[in-house]
Amino acid sequence: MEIAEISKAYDPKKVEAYWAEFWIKEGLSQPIFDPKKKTFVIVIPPPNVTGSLHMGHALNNTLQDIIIRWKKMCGFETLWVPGTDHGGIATQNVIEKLLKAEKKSRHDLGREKFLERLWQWRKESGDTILMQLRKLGALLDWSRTRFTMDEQCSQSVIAAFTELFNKGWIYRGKRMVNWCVRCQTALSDIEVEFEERKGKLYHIRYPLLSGKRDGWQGVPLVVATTRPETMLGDTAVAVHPEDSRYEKIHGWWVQLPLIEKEITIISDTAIDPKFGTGVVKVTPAHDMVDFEIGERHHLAQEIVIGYDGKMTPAAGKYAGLSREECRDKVIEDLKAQDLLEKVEEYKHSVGVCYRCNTAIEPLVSDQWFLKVEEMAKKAHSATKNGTVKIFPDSWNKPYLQWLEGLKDWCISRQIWWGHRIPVWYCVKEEKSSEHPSKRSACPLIVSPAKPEKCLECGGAQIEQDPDVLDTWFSSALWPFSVFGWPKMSADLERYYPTTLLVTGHEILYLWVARMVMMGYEFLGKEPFSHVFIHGIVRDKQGRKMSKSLGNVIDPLIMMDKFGTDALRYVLTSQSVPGRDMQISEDAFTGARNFANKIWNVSRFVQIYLKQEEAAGSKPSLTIDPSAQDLELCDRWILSRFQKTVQTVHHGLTEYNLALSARTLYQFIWSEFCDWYVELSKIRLLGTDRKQKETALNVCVYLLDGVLRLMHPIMPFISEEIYKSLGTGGAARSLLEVSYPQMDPKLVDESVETNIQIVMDIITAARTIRSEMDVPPPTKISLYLSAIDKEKIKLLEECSHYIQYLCKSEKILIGSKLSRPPKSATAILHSVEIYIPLEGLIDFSKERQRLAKELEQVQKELGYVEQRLAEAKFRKNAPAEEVSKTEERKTVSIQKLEKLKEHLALIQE
RNA sequence: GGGCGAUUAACUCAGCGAUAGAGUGCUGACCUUACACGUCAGAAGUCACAGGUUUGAAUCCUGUAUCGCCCACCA
Repeated sequence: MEIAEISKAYDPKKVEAYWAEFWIKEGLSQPIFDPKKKTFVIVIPPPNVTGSLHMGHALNNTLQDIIIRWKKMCGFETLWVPGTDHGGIATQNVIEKLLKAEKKSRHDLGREKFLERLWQWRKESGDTILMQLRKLGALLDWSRTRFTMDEQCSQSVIAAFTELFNKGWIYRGKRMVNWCVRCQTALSDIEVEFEERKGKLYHIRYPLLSGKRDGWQGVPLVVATTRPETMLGDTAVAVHPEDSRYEKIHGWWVQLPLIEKEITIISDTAIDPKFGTGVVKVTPAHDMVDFEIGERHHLAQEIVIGYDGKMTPAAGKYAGLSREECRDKVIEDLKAQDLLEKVEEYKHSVGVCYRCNTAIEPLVSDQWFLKVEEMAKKAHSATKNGTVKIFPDSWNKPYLQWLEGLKDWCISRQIWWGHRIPVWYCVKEEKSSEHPSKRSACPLIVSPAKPEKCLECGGAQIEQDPDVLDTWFSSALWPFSVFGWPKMSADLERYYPTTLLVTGHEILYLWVARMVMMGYEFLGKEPFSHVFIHGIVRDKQGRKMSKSLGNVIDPLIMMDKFGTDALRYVLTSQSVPGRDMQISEDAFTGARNFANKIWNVSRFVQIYLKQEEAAGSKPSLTIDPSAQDLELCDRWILSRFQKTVQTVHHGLTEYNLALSARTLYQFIWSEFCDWYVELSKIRLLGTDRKQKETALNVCVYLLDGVLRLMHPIMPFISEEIYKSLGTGGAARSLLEVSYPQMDPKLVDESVETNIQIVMDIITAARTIRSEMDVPPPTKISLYLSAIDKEKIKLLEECSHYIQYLCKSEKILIGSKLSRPPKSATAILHSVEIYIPLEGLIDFSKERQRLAKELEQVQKELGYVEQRLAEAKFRKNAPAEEVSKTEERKTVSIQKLEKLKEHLALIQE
């Protein structure tokens, strides 16, 4: 019949593309200026242009989308700004890899051609990830799409650089920096990741030269190092000033083996006397700590490793070798001279490049730095005083601590892809490999475009600084560069500061902290007031998903297999504040089934709806709680729904989206479908027209409410059903109807309690059926015996529910009914249930059942009695708790007696 | 070396002061006119360990173990 109109199983593929396009086409993702409305704004954490949607993106953007849709339905003027990040080193690496396949390097192409190639690539495939976000259903305003290197954002970068430079906060200086020999660039401190690696600790003998009269001469000092190749650049040996073993030898000299140099022995408190021999080789040019020691003691910096990771001419005969080759050679040579005392296996952490995993080489080089002290202070107090709130607040402490210990930020990178530093030099010679700053006698010029001539000397030989800015510099400006800053615009005025930032904790420092700093610096206001930190998606064993581990679950494949709503549900239901989530493929099956359940319950409602419509009646969406024709189960489900609305709302407000998602699931499946819909069938299949209408009205009201409530989490299926349900009136989309609000008038605690009792009785009866092997088609008789008048009234009022759900043909309710012979029994809520099983009953089975029950009741009674016997309990526990326990005791005793009685009756 | 978090049913996780909950999986029975991507029922846990606070602890405190993250200049 009519059922065939809607397919039995939900097919996401049939509807998703339609809706994804519909929302955009109809302009539903764009804010409509309305001075009466409050704004709610999110700027997307811009994914790298090289990116393809992975689970992290899917999670991050699903969460943002949920909040945006929810706020929109709540009546806010919402805006979610999309865009991509040029992704500096990461992107350049991608293109370099492509070039490598052609056996070319970027240097073969030259800067200009290489950049052309990059832009070409970006044109062709840079929007992939944005298209994937559309598939996810992200309600982004595509008319405002930005790219960190587009004209508008570039203007912001130049303006920011210029302002900070003029303030004296940006400077160029020679410092020890983290150098990636593979990417050929400097990195900031947070771009270095530490990896535990297995290595070796080499103990090397440095023969003493002085101290003849003390008999020390020739006695070797033993130093321990994990990097023997750097010894070629040693300019001292250090001990702790108070280390009594070496007190005498301060200022003496040792012979540096292999390159036959004499170096001095110094004392410095940075040395830990307890580590190794307490003697350390000092290589100021190739180690952070040694660099600082060198500064304190005015030691020379002997550079033996170059920017390419190869040994320099200063390394003598080792020149030209790679770091690794040199290490082997040095060890070999030391062995040959018997200067290697021992080698130990050693586990230590090695700093590696966060983009290519190559071991970082600390090198001294000229770089641009940004002083962040003042800015960090403002960001610090913003979170301290609650202006920028972090959820969950467990991230406050690490965030604040990080801001406290900040060093200047190295913002220059020696790559080509990025915002070129807007600094120009007047150079004398035109072509040279030397940095232009070195060839200029005139002051540098900060300017967005190439100046025609030098302001100082009028020279026309102008060269730009070759470095580009750290990607994170432009990212830090994102919340206002997207709105056109430094130009004042209507958008900037209306939408800055934004409301919320949603991100994973891995870029809290790299990105979030810097946006706050820049926001205060340039706009004088925080860039957002809430920061929602979510977890990281991990595999079943808790490992990060990575291609190399082969444990990646591809969201696009999951969307294809199970539907986008299923993917969104899985991610949301796992998103518990403060915790990473572990997902595996089987989680998706459950979510897919959930979508199917919703699909089918809507089919159910619509079948009856059509019948009614054919008969000329229309469902009403307004439920009047005082309406007399509402049955107990109607009032129950309406009350349960209000609680659901409240909890879902609470979860959204607190950024506990897992709570919202799970609450919805629970309500829809376990309460609406499993109980209410089943009970509504009594009336829907019945002949009483008025009753039929009432039941259907409640069903429609609930389905309508559920669809609105779930829409932010599962937008596709909810839209699809909503459209066919037809309760939306003129609304084109659920986005145009209001989000459900809790109606306290529909909450009824006593009805909830009563229905719970009835449900428990039904379950008990069904358990008997099941355990006594009474097959479902077999009709049974039910006897319900109670003493309490109220209880009897309730049972009578609900007798048709019990009868229907227990599949009983006869039901008898009364006080002190006598137990029919050969019946199975259960006792709960002071109600005795008898089910006559003439010819069906297996007494040994029934004895077993009752005995088990008895055991449980005895256990309960034992516990309760013990509790009540304690004077302290009666004295200290709240009165309510005591009376509750007493009630439990009474009930248990009653139950125990009855059980014993029944058990005695069936003893043979 | 510091900081944070985790440890609950076979698995993935909720709960966070009144003797334990969900989903998946498992067992049994059902094609009951929304759904077998389903229905009904069941089994399954000294809530990591040891102390303490409390009338009462999975829940609060202290310590231990294991795991995971973050920060830090351990040669």
